[in-house]
Amino acid sequence: MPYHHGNLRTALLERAAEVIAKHGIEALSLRGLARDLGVSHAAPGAHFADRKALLSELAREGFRLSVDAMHAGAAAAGRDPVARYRALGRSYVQFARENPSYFRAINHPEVRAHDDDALREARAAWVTTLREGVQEAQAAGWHPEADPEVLLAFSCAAASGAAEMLSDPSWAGAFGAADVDALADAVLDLVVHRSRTSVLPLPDDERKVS
Amino acid sequence: MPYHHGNLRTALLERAAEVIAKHGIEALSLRGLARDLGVSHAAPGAHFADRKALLSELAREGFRLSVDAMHAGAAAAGRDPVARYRALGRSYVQFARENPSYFRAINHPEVRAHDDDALREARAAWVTTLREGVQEAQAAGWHPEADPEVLLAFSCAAASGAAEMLSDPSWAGAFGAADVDALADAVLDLVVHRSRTSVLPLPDDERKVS
DNA sequence: GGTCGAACTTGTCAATGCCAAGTTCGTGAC
DNA sequence: GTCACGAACTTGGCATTGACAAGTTCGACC
Repeated sequence: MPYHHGNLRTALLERAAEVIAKHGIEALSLRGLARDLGVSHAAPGAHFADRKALLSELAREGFRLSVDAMHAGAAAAGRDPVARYRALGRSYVQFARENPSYFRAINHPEVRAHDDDALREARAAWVTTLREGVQEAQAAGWHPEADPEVLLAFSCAAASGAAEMLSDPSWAGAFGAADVDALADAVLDLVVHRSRTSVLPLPDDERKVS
Repeated sequence: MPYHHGNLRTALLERAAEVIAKHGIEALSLRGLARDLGVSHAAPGAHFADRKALLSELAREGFRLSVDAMHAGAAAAGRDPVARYRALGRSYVQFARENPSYFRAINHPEVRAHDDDALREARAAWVTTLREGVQEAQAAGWHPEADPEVLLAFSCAAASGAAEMLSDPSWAGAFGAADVDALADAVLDLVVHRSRTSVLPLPDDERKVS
């Protein structure tokens, strides 16, 4: 058993994600992680100033992973810019449902109140991903007359709100749908679909909703 | 100075809202409130089993106040069901911005994980308010072909996401708009507007966006 | 080999939540 | 008026956690 753990920072983040997934963020403590990993109670202090710093790093990683997921979702959606834009939101909802620890860290109030450069950059990259999706969709005829920053705010709100509500058991049960995946698909259809018919209804789009 | 405070439960809730507004939820502790109110450290225990119970009560009150605000907003919007529906969302954003303590309690992860009847009922009443708004708007021709539960999920996600993002300084700065009120108005226009033109564009509605 | 700094350990203290026993006081029954 | 009871409180003790500081280990560099 060497004196130095050798990879404590990564181990702390991994164990933290496990604890959050199993017991929620309120169960997370630096001493608890230290115990779990077999190091002294103050050892995590060498890597993270406090719990908030650890959570912020998880959130930063969560933003990065979700941006990757959104890009992958958009790539899988093909060439149509509006379909790619829709895939951004759908992928974020899926990310939230499949990665509760990272998603909870992203949205945790203590992280929200933590204003460090790395986190701000990660959040900005997330917003940029949606902004690019908005711009391409708009260039393709989606909401052609709207202010792009308003479209962006709407998009971020819808993606974030849908991800929260469709990944949180205390909310997901409020809606009558038995299949959360199908509900997420339908909600994202609403986010993008009406926009497409703002000027002229398209028969293809009409069939999609039915 | 009588032995009994006489109205400790209410005083605790009021002081908690003040502390949250000024220092954030992470600064809230039962001992801190007890000190602030000049009672013994264990006295709050007679009214709230723990911090989570206190926060849940604040969240319940927050849901109630926000439902009142939404109803008032809808009443002020006049007779048009779609305008009234839009006013629900707009009023919720405004509520979030004007009542940060209650809004933060509503969304706090520990409250989310707290599953008691009073909170569930309050949340259900909030959802019902939106559901009624959706039903009336749909009956008036908004998204006539859509599944009402999908509309509801979309509405809750949009309202909640917009309220979060437009009330939280760490997000609000991400959008280029200088005026958050105008941005909130525009975002809500996007939520409702396209729906109205799903079948036929209406000249009045077109002018609203411009 | 010596120095330095990062990664750790050990120990202490304060704040918080939690629990239990004790005190105060208002209400209702007799 | 007295007594019993229960709700609202006080006091005290304990465990856990974060924060801090001094001490130890160990790898890199000169």
